[in-house]
Amino acid sequence: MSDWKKLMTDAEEDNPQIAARKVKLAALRQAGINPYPNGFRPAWSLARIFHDHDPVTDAAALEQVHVSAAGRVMLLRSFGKLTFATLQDASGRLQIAVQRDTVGAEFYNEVFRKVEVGDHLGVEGHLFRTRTNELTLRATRVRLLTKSVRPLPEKFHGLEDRETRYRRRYVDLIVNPEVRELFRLRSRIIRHIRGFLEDRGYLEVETPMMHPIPGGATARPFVTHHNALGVDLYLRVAPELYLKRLIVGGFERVFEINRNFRNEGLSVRHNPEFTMLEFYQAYADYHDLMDLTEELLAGVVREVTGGGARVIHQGREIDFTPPWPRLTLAEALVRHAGADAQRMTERAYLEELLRRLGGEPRAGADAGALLLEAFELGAEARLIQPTFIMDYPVSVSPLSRRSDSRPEVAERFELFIGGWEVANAFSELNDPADQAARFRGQVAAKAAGDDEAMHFDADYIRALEYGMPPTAGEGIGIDRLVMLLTDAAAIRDVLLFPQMRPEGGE
RNA sequence: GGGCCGUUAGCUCAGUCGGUAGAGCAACAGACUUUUAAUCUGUGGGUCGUUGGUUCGACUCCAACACGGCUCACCA
Repeated sequence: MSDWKKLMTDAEEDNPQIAARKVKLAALRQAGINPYPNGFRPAWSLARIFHDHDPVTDAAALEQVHVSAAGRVMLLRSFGKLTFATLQDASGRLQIAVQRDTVGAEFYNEVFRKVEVGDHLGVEGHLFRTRTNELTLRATRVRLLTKSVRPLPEKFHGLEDRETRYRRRYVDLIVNPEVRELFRLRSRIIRHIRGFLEDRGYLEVETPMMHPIPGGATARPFVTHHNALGVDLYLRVAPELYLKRLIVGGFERVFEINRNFRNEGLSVRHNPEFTMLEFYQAYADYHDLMDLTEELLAGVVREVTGGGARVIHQGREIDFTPPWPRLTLAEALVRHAGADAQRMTERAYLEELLRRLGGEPRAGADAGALLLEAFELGAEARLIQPTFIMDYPVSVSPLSRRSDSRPEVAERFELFIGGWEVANAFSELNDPADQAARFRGQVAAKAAGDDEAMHFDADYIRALEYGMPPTAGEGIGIDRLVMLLTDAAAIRDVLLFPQMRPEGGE
């Protein structure tokens, strides 16, 4: 144990509330009560007890219902010889009543009176209604299932401190029901996406998280080391190149929902590890994927809203009813940033446009890079309703297929919703010679100081040389999608355990 | 990384002009057999994020640092 950890432990033991709970724990053990037994098996969830019996108005009928349940004590109201407690389990809450004369004076006084908010109980008994008509479980037997030695946050305000909520998500989940709901919804969203793709013949696969050569995205990777192999490995920045190897291998439709890792700053929309959906389909192009994306996301929104097409995100209504506008980069700049449609191919005009939008042309930036940067500054944030932006410059799309009619343009789109990039997709480059040339360009950029540029992946070129069928592929950032659908303002709100600086370090 | 804001009891928060800290809930002792954030009586609980500085005196003013929030930059 490190010194600071020991200090923290000592400090916790100084907390009189924890000390008082440990005294009770010790007293229970002294009385022969195991404070952490495993063996109680609740037959009912609290929500099921409520939903099955709350409509019942006949007191005699309720009294006939025998149930057992388990849960955490969230509220405790003691009247001496009678105690009401509110139990919470995964399904919900239910009030129980424990009477001294029912459970026995010795148990009531020596054991049950030591139960506190936070403890887990197993209860058996019958149902009744209180004078205020609340359906309540009258316990005939009570068993302590887990003693809690750490006090929960105050019952009314709960836990509001954002730092503590992120660092102790378990407490956040105990006391904040809307947080539990959000993460259940996140799970449903992912389940829906998985089902959608499986229904269309996509095979779910898992590809390496540790890459000898990081690839598939322009991003700084994390580096780690494998001792036995004696090599450095990179946590993946994208699964793309492995998924396309599987297309070469003959799986014509594959997808992966998993983590990517990028060694970049944290922000309200960035976590170093984040969840990405990538899917690839042979014999399709990026237009096919636009259709598929509309269908997929409109279906997810129906799942989330119970059949609707609209969600509210941060006070703005977003309508997912297809079809969604499909604009080229240049068209988006004309429409949203007042650019001159006649001059979008003039380099001098693009520099002027970029400056007008508050940017500064970078040394060595070609016309394509200028166009993209102008778009990001002038148009991206205004794309609130779902909008496909198409036809990116090849120079900023090193893995995309070229347009047959316009070789400087990539067959690529990004989907913007709420001002954020939510998806990135393209017809895949399957010409090994062109791909090798693009890699060489990336390597040159890296040598010139671009530490996000890609490496040359010789095995990927070798795979393409065997022949990858014409393919389209897409990545969708799951965290951002969940943010949009749950009205979350920060990525940390949709991650169970967001990355935080270590606490209490020296 | 820059800017702004925050950090006081287990939790949620007050704290005046610089004079060594308060409330509610929680805890502890007690009363109470139908409460709903139960109520009532009483009691205890603080390295005011950390370290320095200014001052007779610092929760308060100043600086540095730590952690967090918002925001800008980078990115998805």
